[in-house]
Amino acid sequence: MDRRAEDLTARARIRDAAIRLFGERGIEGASIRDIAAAAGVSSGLVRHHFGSKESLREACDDYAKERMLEVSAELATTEGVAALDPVALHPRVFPLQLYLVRSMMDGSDTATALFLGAVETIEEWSAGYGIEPQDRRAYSAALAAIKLSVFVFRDQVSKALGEDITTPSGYARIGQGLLDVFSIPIITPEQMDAIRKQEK
Amino acid sequence: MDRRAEDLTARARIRDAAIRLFGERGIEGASIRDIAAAAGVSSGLVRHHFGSKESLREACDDYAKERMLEVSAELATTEGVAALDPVALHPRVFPLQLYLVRSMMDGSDTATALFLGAVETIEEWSAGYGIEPQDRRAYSAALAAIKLSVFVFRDQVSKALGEDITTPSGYARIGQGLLDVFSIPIITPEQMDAIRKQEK
DNA sequence: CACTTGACTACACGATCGTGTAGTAGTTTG
DNA sequence: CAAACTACTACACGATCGTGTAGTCAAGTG
Repeated sequence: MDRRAEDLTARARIRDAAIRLFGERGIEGASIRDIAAAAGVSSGLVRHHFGSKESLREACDDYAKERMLEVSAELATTEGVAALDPVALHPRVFPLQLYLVRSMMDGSDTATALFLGAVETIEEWSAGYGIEPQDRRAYSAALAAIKLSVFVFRDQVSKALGEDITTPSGYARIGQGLLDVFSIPIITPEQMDAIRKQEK
Repeated sequence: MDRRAEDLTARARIRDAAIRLFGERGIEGASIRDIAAAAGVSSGLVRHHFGSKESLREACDDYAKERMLEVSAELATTEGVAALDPVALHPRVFPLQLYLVRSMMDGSDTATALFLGAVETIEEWSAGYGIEPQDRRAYSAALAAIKLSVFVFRDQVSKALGEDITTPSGYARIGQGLLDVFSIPIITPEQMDAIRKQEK
């Protein structure tokens, strides 16, 4: 996951390869043999270190969660508005984000707990920030999902922009797009009242 | 996909079961035997009608796309702001949405084309609506991804709200949350200028 | 020195996968 | 009536999956 390349222990290389392949292909889509090959070890060693595929996934969950909270703690002190939750949008954690999203979609409790933590962080942040939505919980949940969406659809967004959003240039563009979404109100208060009446 | 239950042709039942299971478990996670069992037919009949798993997926892509465009055409005439793109948020098409998202994540061209079409629709809509983002393309791509995000994380959002967002009540709540996101600017123009300068 | 321990590989197992083949029953068509 | 076609099932195939077993090798440890 980091700059250190081949001088990692085999266990760490397996875990990193698992996070990458699980994230790219999904849990079912990445076999133990694939992961072993990507880590440059035998498939038996994966079992030796992690016991089973499910245990390997749990180990990946724990590591991704830990690293994620580390990074978000760093960002919270060094950056501003952009770091408003523990599942922040940042190129440094692309592979981790990818993996966590896949893990969530496969029903991981650890990954889901991270999401719920992000929702609560956003709740507190929005309250302190003076934002007063109709339903703060729903508002925070929507924002948490939104912050992950450009990761999920990174291929589609990249295709729409004509450049890879994992590159600095593309990342800057989609970041700008999100800033626009967050700064330009689409719906006026009058329209919202109209919609709410219409629903009743 | 519709109210009509068991009086569908076997071919249609297979296709509907495939869309549901592919959407729930991912393409790799749903086997042809699972789909056949869910449709109440033999696994051989799946092959008879669709040839291969890949062909079945393409048939699901085409059907989901067609249905999606149908529904969005209906919504465009009957509803207002909520129907601003062909991949609209609407409980009627939950299974289709779910499937299309999985299909996108597995690299389907048809599903990706739907996404790109949505981006263009949002581009035109936002221009006609008088919205002037810094980067209209990036803005539209971000919005397209955002509109799909609550589907992707439906389990997590439901857990955060304490109620299933596929029920009318839960759907109304998360819909309200999205309305709040779209109506309350998080970032002021001054803050945005500050961020842009900081990046340079 | 003998003994243990942990990292690691090679290989074989049963289950399940997508796919292929053969055949049956019912309808259509000439 | 026979031939052809369509919907459909049963069953077997090779490949790949997660897992299990046995063993090698190097580094400690008494």
